[in-house]
Amino acid sequence: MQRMKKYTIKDIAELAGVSKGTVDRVIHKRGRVSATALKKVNNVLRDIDYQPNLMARSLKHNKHFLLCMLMPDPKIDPYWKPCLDGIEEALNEFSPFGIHVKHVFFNPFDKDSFVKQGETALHADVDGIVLAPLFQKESITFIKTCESLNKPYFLFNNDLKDADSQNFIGQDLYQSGRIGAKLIHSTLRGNAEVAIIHIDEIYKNATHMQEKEKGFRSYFDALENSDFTIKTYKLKHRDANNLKKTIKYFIDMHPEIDGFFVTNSKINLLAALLKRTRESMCVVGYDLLPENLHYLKNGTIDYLIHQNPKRQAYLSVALLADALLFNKVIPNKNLIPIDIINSENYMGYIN
Amino acid sequence: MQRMKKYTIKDIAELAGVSKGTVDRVIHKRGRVSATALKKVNNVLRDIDYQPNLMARSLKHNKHFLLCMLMPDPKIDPYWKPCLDGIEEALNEFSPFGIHVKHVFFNPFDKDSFVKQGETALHADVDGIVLAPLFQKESITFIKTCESLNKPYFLFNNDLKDADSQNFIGQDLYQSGRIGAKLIHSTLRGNAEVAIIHIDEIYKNATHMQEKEKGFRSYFDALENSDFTIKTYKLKHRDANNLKKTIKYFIDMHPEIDGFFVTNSKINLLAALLKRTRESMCVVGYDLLPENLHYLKNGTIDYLIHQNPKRQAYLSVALLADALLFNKVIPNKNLIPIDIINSENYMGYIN
DNA sequence: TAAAAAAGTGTGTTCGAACACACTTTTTTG
DNA sequence: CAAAAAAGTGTGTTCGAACACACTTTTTTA
Repeated sequence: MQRMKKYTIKDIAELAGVSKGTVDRVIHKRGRVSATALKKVNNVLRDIDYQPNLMARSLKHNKHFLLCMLMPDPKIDPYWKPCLDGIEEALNEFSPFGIHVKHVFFNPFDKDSFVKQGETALHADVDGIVLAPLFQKESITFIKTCESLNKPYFLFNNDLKDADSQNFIGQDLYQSGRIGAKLIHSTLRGNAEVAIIHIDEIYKNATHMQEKEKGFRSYFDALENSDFTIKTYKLKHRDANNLKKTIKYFIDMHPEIDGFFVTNSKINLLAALLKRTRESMCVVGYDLLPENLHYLKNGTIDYLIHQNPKRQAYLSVALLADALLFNKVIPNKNLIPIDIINSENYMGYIN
Repeated sequence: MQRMKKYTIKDIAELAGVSKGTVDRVIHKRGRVSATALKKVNNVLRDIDYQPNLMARSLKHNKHFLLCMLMPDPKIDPYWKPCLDGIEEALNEFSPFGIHVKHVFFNPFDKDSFVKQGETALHADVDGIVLAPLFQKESITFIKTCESLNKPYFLFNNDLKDADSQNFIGQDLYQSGRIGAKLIHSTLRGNAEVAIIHIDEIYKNATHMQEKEKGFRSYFDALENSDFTIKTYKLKHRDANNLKKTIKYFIDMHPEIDGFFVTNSKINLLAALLKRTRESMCVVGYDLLPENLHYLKNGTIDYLIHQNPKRQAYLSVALLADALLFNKVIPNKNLIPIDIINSENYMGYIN
């Protein structure tokens, strides 16, 4: 029951028979308190449930916190665009409490850019950093620096292997692959040729797609007397024109494929060139980019798995802000749901 | 850009060359200000973007708000259980701001209980009411009373026809029916017998299931050269035992049905008695009750549509609290996403 | 035109937490 | 055992908004 009286420091002081200064010292463990006084105050604190008035605290502090958002430039990869909205939303909530955000973008195709912008972030004297650790090795170096500088940080979008996932927010990518598999399986029902397609995978350190592939295969591996054939294809590019040709060539060479699982948001490139000849086909990919939605609506794509970058960014900022402002503990279970999107329910997920 | 200086009333007073008392009177339009002073202050206010410090305001007011949650007793219909968690979550966030909640439960099978508990709520001198308007006519009477008493209210779970949906939060039930149809369609692929099943529908005024049915049918109606047969069945009960027999009888009498669309959370009652004889079958229902999840995991149910009662309750309380505390405008687009759940992604949605 | 009423203005207090500072009491040290 | 250092305690101010109240100036009234 939360129907209790709200106690103030003054109330506690009176109950304990000491001054509010003493109560304050006890609460903040600032010492300069005798054993007797400490006991008196602690007894009162044990009996009542003291909840400091956050408004008063915040007003007194009047602190301003600057958070840094270190993420790929949305102009280079549009996947990241919704993050900006998520940050905006978090700011609406937290700017009255003195939370500000500095955006630092890097080129997701360029390790050096990540390293360089990471240094920019660290030199900006921010109070906390939220980052998308695209490059495994460089990111580990970066967070080690953060730790040595005692600077709070928060990872989102993808986790780092062999880093404890305490301050991470994102999805279970392995499970996400299993979901893709389940969707294709329940649509095709047996005796089908299925392709796992990695498009444009040049993030050298990235493990997203490998994780998704593992999950995808684990689903089909577990099926009894399955008559599905699963093959993996990598469609890389040097320039955009070249990539289009590669994809076209791939499609033409593989008319036998019934199920397509594209492991990232680039599925629109495939969908643009794909003709749905047979009744029994299934195309599954990732993310609600406008281009992807186009092909979802016209029936070329069956399902999109929603990685919800907006919510990831929102939560990263919000949780870090909560931690800084109110010393709230960041919950360690920070996996967000994996939404299944089709042509009938996508409306609820865009805005 | 949010990078501006935060102005205080004192700042404005200095800039305008008047006292803070005068500024205060101008801002709150409390009169007792000369034309000259008014002009000086307004000029300053026009130039800067004054945003009052909400913390200071709230601290001064030190108001407490009591919200009333008028909803079905979760003990009678477990669908409503997650709402309690949602309210809890909202309270975690807002109780430091002096928001409290009084729960008032009614029996969802009993109109009179709704009316009676509605009166209880109104007599409790609460500052706002969140309600699940299960009974159309009675609810309209209720919110009219709220309006005449100038008591803020908020609807959730289902909307009222011919009420403007300004203060409503929930899902688009028609669209939700279309999603059910789409899932069955993409799983069965042609020449199939599909059943819309209303179990235990004795909420006389309830329109949920009718809306879902309309949406469901609209999807199949729009298909070109469709060879699906859609039939509606109502399985009512007088007592639990009786209902089980009714369902058993229904299943035995209709071995021809390939697709089952159950329009509410009672799908577990069907699933308990259903044998999946053929390869090509599809069972779709609503809500992540533990019983439903059981049959989702074991493969009897293919999809559950998640109405997210927890989130609905959370948002209702949070939006009403924001409105009361900070005069925030409640956004009028208050439809929440309709999540598609299968055996691979349900984990992300329960906690 | 003096007294009374009204209009206009500024000062000071309050909300609760945080902390500086001054003060008192105890302990340590030469 | 006095002086100095340390430990313990209470008072008072601050953050920004809101508003009561006292004060000054102008306008109205007899």
